[in-house]
Amino acid sequence: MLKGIQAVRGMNDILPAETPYWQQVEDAVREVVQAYGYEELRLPLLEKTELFKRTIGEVTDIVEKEMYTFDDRNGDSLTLRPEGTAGCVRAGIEHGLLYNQVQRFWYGGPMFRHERPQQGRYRQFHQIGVEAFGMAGPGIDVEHLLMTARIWRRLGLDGLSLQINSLGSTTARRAHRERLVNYLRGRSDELDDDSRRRLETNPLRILDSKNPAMRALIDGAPLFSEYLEEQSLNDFAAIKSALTDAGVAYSENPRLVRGLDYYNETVYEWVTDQLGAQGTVCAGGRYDGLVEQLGGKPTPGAGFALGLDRIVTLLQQAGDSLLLRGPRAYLALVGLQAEQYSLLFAERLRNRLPGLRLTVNCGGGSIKSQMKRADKSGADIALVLGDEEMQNKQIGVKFLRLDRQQERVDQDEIDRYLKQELTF
RNA sequence: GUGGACGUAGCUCAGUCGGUAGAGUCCCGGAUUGUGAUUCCGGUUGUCGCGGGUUCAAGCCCCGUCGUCCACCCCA
Repeated sequence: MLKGIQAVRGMNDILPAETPYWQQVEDAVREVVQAYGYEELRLPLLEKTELFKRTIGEVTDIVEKEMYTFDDRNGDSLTLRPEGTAGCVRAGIEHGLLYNQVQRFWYGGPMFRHERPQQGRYRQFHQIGVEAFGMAGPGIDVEHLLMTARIWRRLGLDGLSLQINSLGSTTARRAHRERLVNYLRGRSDELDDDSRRRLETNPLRILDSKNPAMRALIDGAPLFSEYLEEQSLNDFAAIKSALTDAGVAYSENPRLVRGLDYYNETVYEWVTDQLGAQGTVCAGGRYDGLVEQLGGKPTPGAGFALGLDRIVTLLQQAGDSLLLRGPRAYLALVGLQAEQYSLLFAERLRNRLPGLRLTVNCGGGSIKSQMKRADKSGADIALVLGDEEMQNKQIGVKFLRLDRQQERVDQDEIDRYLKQELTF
């Protein structure tokens, strides 16, 4: 058994016990996103490695040690996408969709990062991404935040909190970074090992350190807010007041940093404390320089990604899935004649009641075991077809979830009967 | 990449001091010749993760290895 082939580490099978939750999340997101006029894109899972190196940042952890990269047969270096924005922008430019235009896109699917798996973090994980292009000003950021808030409402998720920050323009960011590095270098004896390493790779991340011993050092560090230009300050203020007006609670986190290099101005995360160490369920922000960086003309951009695996876990923790589904019926068979007739009978019933989820017993078994299967399938009713019913052109109807007498109904009447009794 | 915990039946788990591998559940049949979920009876299910070592004897002790989970790092 254990000698058999197992799934690749960190790449999970999603089984029938879980798929209803996935469908619920995907349906809700699709519904909301379409209600805001966003259009779907379907993008490749593989891109040229160079794309991610240039957009995410050469020295980020993702590019340095987390990408699934291999050579194609012709020698091109390809990479399984570790995130979606880069591919989306690439496609937009390649097909001329971003040239002097305003666009609202969404896409979804698996992403891949070679990290050590733990709760809420897998090597193949799933995101739905939302991206908007060609819109300067804070309006589009507010639109995205309101969309995400609506998605949580639609799913019935509470307990999520919103953190926001502004990183400022690219030039302000650079100035801040320089000051920060100087500050930290001056007190490098107070840095822990991780932070000393990050000083060279990603100094902003030091602000996010979980080590309590670093608290005092971090509290004294220069903040983004001290470097924001007037435009950034105004935009950020506009976003905050719009959130207040819309009744969306938020907290400002001056140390909130995104892991990818291309972010600027407004950034945000929706977080929960119910998922262990991996509490970010949605994150996004602005990336005004990205289109130009990939060879397009300067175009504002903004977007966010939803971590579906984590949202699904939250939904499961919240309790049973309230999927609106048609009722279930299970057709049990007694005798050869009934068995031969059953599939045809079921076809006719499905024609007349497309909303009914009808399972036909196959593979024999006693009536007793067939009834057991019916019960286990979750069916609301069992339909029984045996010699007597065949003779009388009737069918037995047994209600499995109600205290109610079993009945026999004419086969010609069964669709009308079920429609009435099951109310669908 | 680093650290800790854990690997026994399809699933959840027990297994004492090293002495012949266990329970519940699930599945199948019967009690009830055509009726589930309750009850009773019977039956099927094992490379104790894998490899080596110690021992008369290893699920149990030792070493290694693989896997899972959680945390660090990082991120959705």
